[in-house]
Amino acid sequence: MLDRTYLRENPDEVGDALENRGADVDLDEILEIDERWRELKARGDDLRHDRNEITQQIGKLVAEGKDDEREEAIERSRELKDEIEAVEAEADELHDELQERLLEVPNVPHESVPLGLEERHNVEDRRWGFDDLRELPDDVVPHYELGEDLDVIDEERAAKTTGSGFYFLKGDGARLEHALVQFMMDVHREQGYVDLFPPIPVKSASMRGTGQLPKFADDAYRLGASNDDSYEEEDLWLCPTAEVPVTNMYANEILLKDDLPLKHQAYTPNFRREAGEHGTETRGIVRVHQFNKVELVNFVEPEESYDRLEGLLDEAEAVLRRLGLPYRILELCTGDLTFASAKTYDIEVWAPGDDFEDGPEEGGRWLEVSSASNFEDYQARRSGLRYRPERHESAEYLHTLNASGLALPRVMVAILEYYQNEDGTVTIPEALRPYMGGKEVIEGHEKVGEAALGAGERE
RNA sequence: GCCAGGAUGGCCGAACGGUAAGGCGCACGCCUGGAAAGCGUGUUCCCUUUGGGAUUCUGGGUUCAAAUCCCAGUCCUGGCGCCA
Repeated sequence: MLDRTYLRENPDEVGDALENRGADVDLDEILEIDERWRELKARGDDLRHDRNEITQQIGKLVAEGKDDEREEAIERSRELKDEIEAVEAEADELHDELQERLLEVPNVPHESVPLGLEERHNVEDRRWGFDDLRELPDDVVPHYELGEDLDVIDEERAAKTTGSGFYFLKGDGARLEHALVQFMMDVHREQGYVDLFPPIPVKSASMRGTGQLPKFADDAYRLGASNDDSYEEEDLWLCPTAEVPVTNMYANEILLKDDLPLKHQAYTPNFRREAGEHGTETRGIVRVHQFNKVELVNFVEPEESYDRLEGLLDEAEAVLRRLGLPYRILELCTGDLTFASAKTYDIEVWAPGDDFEDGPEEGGRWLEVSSASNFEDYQARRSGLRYRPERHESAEYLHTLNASGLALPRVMVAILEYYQNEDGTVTIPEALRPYMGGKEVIEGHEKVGEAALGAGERE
């Protein structure tokens, strides 16, 4: 949420910034509501002042036994009560509306963010790992086929138990998932992160704090009610990203200066409805309704947040470097920023299995595995995250940042495709072998059931 | 799930219908050769800031007046029940 005072004092600047994002927000209307609210608030304050004085008099008159004067004062107080009620009811209504509107205003992009409304305006900063690529098979088999061949990914049966967009990992596939989680968390622990294992359902209030609500209710799984139903503060949603429980863990608290920078990492499953995404990337595990992710969340002092963003990006990248997976870094343009972000870098890993038009010259495609974002005080204001710069000073909003460190399925896609061998096996990246009992190659499993017989995969 | 008790500033804690004591911490000032002690001021939010308003977990209600009485909720503690 933007600071009301800032908005009031810099309407043009904010207006331009929102236009750069392609945001559809009527700022003038918001400012007008604010103006009207302040008028009513002032009037209400005056009326209350009058009433407070009279009430105090009544106390005295009661003590002094001046019955006539007391009755008169009580009568006047009653009148004031009605007036106050009327004025404040209107003021409250305006305030609620103001709040509601402000919750739908996205963050203002940082001045260093590239201008542009479309994906193609994103700026590629650099690439890593393309200078000495592994020797790949002539035809890299896409992960969804290879996963089925090796019987380590089973989408069909997950559709049976749960629905499309879910998948089973089996045998070495499941083992690889566990290994990746443990490996990533070890890497980040070395970087100074403290582990959290958060609750998976989260309240509406938490979802609002990080910016998922109110605008993006359709993306999340609602518990115990339809997404179209109106929701209360206490209603629960399935965690769409660990950013939500972890950032809101300290909601409405005042942290000490010494607590910062606060670095937490959390491994959780993430649930996303991906409404309206059918037909795009439906094959495989690139876009699914449930996936695991290790999330990095930072709380820092405002002056340090942009330095920390660079550090955070590097901390997330470290995972790919240690796995030896080639990737690139994108600086997102104003129009491609997520709702709450002031600046975002994307990390895209190289998956050579499917040739996409916008992939690199080497073929294959880019897969986003992390977004490192600085939210400045936007989430902090919504969630009530403050710290006290000096002991005697009043509390200030801190800055929040986060990045995936990293999203598991897409890393697995990259491993299955980039570490693929000519014979259809997959070499396990060296960094992961200690987490898989020293195993070096994924050779696959014998399939189960009569369908395997019919396909000639078992005798 | 049931019963009982509880929630007051950064922290502790009083007031139990008449408009939030006191202490601790922290900051600044006075005092001091310097420090401690002592004294003073400050230490939540909002507004049109020499001023005013709001704020005793949240939301309602009673009253001229609510931290205080009533109702509902959230969370905490204890007991009982249930339970991987």
